[in-house]
Amino acid sequence: MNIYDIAMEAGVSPATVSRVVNGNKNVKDETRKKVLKIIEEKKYVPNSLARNLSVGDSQNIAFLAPDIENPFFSKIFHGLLDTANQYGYNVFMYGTNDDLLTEHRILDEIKKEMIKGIVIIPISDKDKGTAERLEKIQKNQIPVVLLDRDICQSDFDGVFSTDYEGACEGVQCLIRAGHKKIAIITGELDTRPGRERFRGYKKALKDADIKQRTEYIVNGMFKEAESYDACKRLMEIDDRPTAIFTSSNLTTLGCLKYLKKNNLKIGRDISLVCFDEIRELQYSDICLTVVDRPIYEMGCAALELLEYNFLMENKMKNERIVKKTNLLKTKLIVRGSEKYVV
Amino acid sequence: MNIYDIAMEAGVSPATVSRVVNGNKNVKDETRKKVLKIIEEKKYVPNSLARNLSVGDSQNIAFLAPDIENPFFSKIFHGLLDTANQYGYNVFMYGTNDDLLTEHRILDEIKKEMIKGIVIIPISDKDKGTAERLEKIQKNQIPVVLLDRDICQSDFDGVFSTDYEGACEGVQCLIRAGHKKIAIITGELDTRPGRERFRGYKKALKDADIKQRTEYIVNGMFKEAESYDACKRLMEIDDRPTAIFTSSNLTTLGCLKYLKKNNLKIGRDISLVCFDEIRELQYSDICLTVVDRPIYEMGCAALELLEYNFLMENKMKNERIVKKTNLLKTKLIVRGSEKYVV
DNA sequence: ATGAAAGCGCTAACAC
DNA sequence: GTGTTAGCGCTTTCAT
Repeated sequence: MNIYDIAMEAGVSPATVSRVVNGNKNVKDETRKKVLKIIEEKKYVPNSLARNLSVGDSQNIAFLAPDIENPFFSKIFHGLLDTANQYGYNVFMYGTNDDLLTEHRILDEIKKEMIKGIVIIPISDKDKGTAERLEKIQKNQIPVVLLDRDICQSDFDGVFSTDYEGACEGVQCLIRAGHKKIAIITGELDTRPGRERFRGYKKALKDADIKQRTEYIVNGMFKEAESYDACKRLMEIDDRPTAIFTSSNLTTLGCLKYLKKNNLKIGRDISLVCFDEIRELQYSDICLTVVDRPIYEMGCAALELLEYNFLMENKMKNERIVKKTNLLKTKLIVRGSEKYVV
Repeated sequence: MNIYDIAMEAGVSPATVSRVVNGNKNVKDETRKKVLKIIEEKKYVPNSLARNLSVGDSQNIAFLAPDIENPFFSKIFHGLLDTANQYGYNVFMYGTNDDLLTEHRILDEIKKEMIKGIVIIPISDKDKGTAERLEKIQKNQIPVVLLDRDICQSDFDGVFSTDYEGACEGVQCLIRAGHKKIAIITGELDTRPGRERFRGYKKALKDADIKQRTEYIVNGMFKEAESYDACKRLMEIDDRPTAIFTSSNLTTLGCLKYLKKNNLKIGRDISLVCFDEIRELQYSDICLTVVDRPIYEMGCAALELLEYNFLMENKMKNERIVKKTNLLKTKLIVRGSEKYVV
């Protein structure tokens, strides 16, 4: 059942059926009605593949993320998907599982797919393999939008959050509460969020004239297990910190795991301010002061940026004049876990 | 840059290039090397769209889920995606947002896409619109696999969990702990999980000769807000239950929210056994006894089932002889929240 | 307003 | 082993 069958049945040419299907104005009303009737009768459904091949374009976009199970990513994905749906795009979802080789392979596969645009949360800032592939893709007229994480020295549009400011504010909250011995469990430092949040931490300390202590800086790699270890290292220091700033939701979880296991209580043994909300915890005894951000909206924004690129493309072929970066604002939610304890 | 350019450059026919690209044996080794060299030089990437159109098949599958943000769904999605990736399929992800019209619309859109198979967590058991669309799709040689939720009186393959047995076991755990006044916050009863878990609850009570009390049965619709209200209704009964069985992760969350707000403590004011694990809670004071299940594996299984259908299709065209249903086993994790309190 | 025909990039049956 | 050629289903000039 194709466009020829319909044309035949309706006694018109395939071109006319095509016009009807695509809402072209140049069709007599009578003809249109006739064709539409046949289409309805025969339950004809146009084949997008053929259309895409013919016009050299598609309505498919690709989204790559390191870890779909992480609530942060699923929330961002939700926003992205809703917006895509709204614009009529289909989205190919790919999980890179924090593995660079997988990321590369997927990027290579994608080239075959006639994708209209791509949104990616890259695994690493620094990885050349990913950077080169993305550049080649963009050079090929396929817009790339970075999400949450950056690619160093690149020319891609991106949607990020105010990680620096947010972290700074979070640490300031601890300082205001009276803390002087403030540690940080950093995230993966080969990512923008990891670096920026660390930078925010340092800034806050510096502004308050608190000397930065090397032993108070440990790396949790944005992973739960690593953050558990990091927390352990922190708590085993003789002159241990009175407060910890955690760099992400999984960082916080690893930290909490250590605290619970060792029967250490927030508000008695340690204070905490965390980056990113952990929704489920709100119904427990653990009330965390967190740096929250509009995650769903970040997903939406990424797709909006892509859409903007599609629109621009028609106006000024091939000319990327500006690199657009959208920064969504973090917000501190104070719940008490920052309180100073001796 | 297409197959003709490469053929030209290599001094062979497009057919030969096609053979090389697709690993066809009937190519002289010398020729293959020559072609491969040109492909490498010119960075030629075959166009899947054209291939798909030509062979009338694709490597794309579609996945529809009601709510991507729900950790249950993201975990299932993770399994699905990893397996798809392993088999070399691309997956189109669609969020139905618990809206039937959206589900229908997406199903209609999909028909245009030349999808190889479809995995769906349908919103409702009973909805005719979805059932009819899926039947039409399957009649069109596109295998459909149901995941977690069923479609009544349908002939689709499916992957589910042992909801009935799991719930029964959960309630039995409460009974063993000494409870007689056991309530349930049910899930959406137009879904298999909702109904089966409810059935498991009733079975456990019956086996223990405990009379079922209407006022102890409230509906939380698998939603947090509704479950909050449901819990409230339960706790305001004069002769209130000593234990609650919750039917899903969001049900549990709604319940916890009410308990916290009213300063009711598990193990003092109420006992709890819950369906589905809530990972984040493990690091808090709330240690829930839960009916856990292999969620990631359910996602994998759905794709395996699809793959099996693809393989079969070649052997016995058009003949669906068996309807395959894979049941993954739940497992009770006892953590103390079931303990009897007066 | 409509139709004829070429073409999007690839595959596969057939011929040699 | 390799080439020729006719599609796959749709769009889009270019005529009329």
